[in-house]
Order: sequence, then structure tokens, then C-alpha cells
Amino acid sequence: MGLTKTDLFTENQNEIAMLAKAIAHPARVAIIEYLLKVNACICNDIVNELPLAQPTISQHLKELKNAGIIKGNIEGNAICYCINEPVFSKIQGLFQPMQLIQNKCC
Amino acid sequence: MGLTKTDLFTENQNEIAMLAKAIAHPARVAIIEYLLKVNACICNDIVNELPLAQPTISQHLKELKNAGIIKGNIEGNAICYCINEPVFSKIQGLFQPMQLIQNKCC
DNA sequence: TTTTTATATTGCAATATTACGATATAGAGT
DNA sequence: ACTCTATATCGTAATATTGCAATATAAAAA
Repeated sequence: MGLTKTDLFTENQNEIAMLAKAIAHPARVAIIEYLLKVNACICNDIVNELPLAQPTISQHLKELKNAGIIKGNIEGNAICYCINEPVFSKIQGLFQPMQLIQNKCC
Repeated sequence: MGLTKTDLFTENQNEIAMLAKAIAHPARVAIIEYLLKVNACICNDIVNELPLAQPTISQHLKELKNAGIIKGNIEGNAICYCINEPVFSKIQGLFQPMQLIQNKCC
């Protein structure tokens, strides 16, 4: 198979999984960290920043964009990527509602 | 290929990606939520709780255990799974250090 | 000791992800 | 128009993930 049965889970569970998946690669973590650090929209400095080929980075950027974590604006012949604040905030608070009261064993 | 080049990234970036990957499936999100809800170690109630076959759930539990998010204690012929508090807390705070000061564009 | 219950492992098919060379596209500069 | 720069897409190979039937294991119950 290899096909996740999304219809068997709640919308919330699928959303958490989807956002986590977008972050589940060190290159994408690096891209997010870089965009946060430079605090501005960065075009293809990312290609020079990361030790991966340009098509690979373009692919990772696409996945982050699909997840809504970043957004990109066309700026001349370059593209200006930056963090999409609302979604990033949502990620930061993703596990806050989950509270472990107390473990009865282990 | 299909092989993530972990050696090209920092230990921290790889750890974030690894933890995110463990959460990047709705069934595993559901397992975590269930373990938090019942607030106790639950054995194979999870198999009855989730609409997936027993081997599939066993596999997901293994991945969560490998990531350190849950732990399991043998209790008779059953196994008692529960949230591994320190790692779960780490996940909750994973993105807190990342701060978006201000977007200069977009 | 046989059976039942709980869980793990194996093996396999379907699908997804990762990475990148080659190539396409499109605006900017000349 | 031509070239350069920035980015996306295509195609493809290698590998990983998902899901489950079949089977193994091991303690509990009968």
C-alpha cells in the first residue's frame, strides 16, 4: 500500500500530521530557521545557504508552501519567500492543548 | 535516492525533523491523543480504538517508541504504553525558541 | 497441557519521498 | 534579440513508508 488512510481520522489529526510532515525533513527545518533568522523574504540565497542542489531546494520550498508554512511573492525575476506568520504560530501552539495530567504507571 | 542527507544538517535540525516525522501520521497523532486522554498506560485498547489492523498499529507504536515519545512496560502478557513525559514536553516547546520578529515583505 | 489473549515480526505490494541532471520558463540587463 | 539569473518542472533512480495477512511468541487462563 503506502497510502495513508486519512478518511479514518479527524480533520484535526490530519492537519497536525500534515504540518508535522512538512517539518519532518532537516532541510525544511533549516529553511524555516533561515527565513526566521534573516527576518525577511529571501529569494535564492537559500540555494547558496544549503548544501543541496537547486531543484531539491525548490521541491522542499514547494512542500513548505503547500503546507502553508511559507509564502512566496514574485519580485522581478526572483521570488521572495517568507514565513507565513499565522500558520507558523499555529505550529508553535500545536501541542499546547494536549496536556498530560499524570502518568498512572511507567 | 530517497535518502535524507542527515550529515549535511545540524544535530538540532535532525532532531526536530525526527520528532516531527514521528508525529507526521494521523494514526500516530491519534495514539498520542488517546494516551493523553486516558491518562494512563493502555495496552491494546488502542487496537480497538483505531480503525487499523493490529500489525499496523504495532508498527506505529514502534515508531513512536523509537522516537522516544512513548514508552512501554510489560505487564503480564499485555504491554502498558504511555507518554514519555520529558520528550513530549520537548515537542511542545520545540518551536518556542524560533521567533519571528517581523516580516519585511509579503 | 491446551487454549486463549496480547503483541511482535516477516514478507510483500502499493505508494510516497528524496535527490538531482536536464530542461523549461521568464524577467532583467545588455 | 541575446544573454544572464532565478526559479520551476520533468524524468528517473534509490530508498522509505504504509498497510495487512500470515505467522511467531509468550504469558494467562482453562
